[in-house]
Amino acid sequence: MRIGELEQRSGVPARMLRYYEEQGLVTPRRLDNGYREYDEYLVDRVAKIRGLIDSGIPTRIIGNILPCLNQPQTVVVDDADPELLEILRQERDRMTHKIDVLSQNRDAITRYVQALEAAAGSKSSIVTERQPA
DNA sequence: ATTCTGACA
DNA sequence: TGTCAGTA
Repeated sequence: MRIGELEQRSGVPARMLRYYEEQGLVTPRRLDNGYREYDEYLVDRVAKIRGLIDSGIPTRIIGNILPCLNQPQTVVVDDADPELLEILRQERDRMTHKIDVLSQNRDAITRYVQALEAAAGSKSSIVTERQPA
């Protein structure tokens, strides 16, 4: 897909998608006309990159984390910058907490939706569909 | 119409 | 990051 479609699907502005490429975070192929061609797997990758950036992690560091995104990957590092290590530990813990809260909220919503469905089901089976104007 | 690079705020 | 220019 070209940059426009990825922009819509990922919600990430084309401007930023080009920027990520400059930072070496994504390397789309090029069409004959010079247009960028993004593979399907990059949709997921961009989402992860966005999440990391939203967490305040500099793109430069994200580049080092990307290889860890592929599960059973053996990552070798020689430099162990204590400052960076602490920042990442902190961010990891924030994520863990955030996930806990989200899980609870999701379950609460699930139960509420079930209650709504049960109520709607016992009274009638009217389903309202709405399409954009 | 859509994308590209470079550049400025 | 947004946006404008001048192209392909």
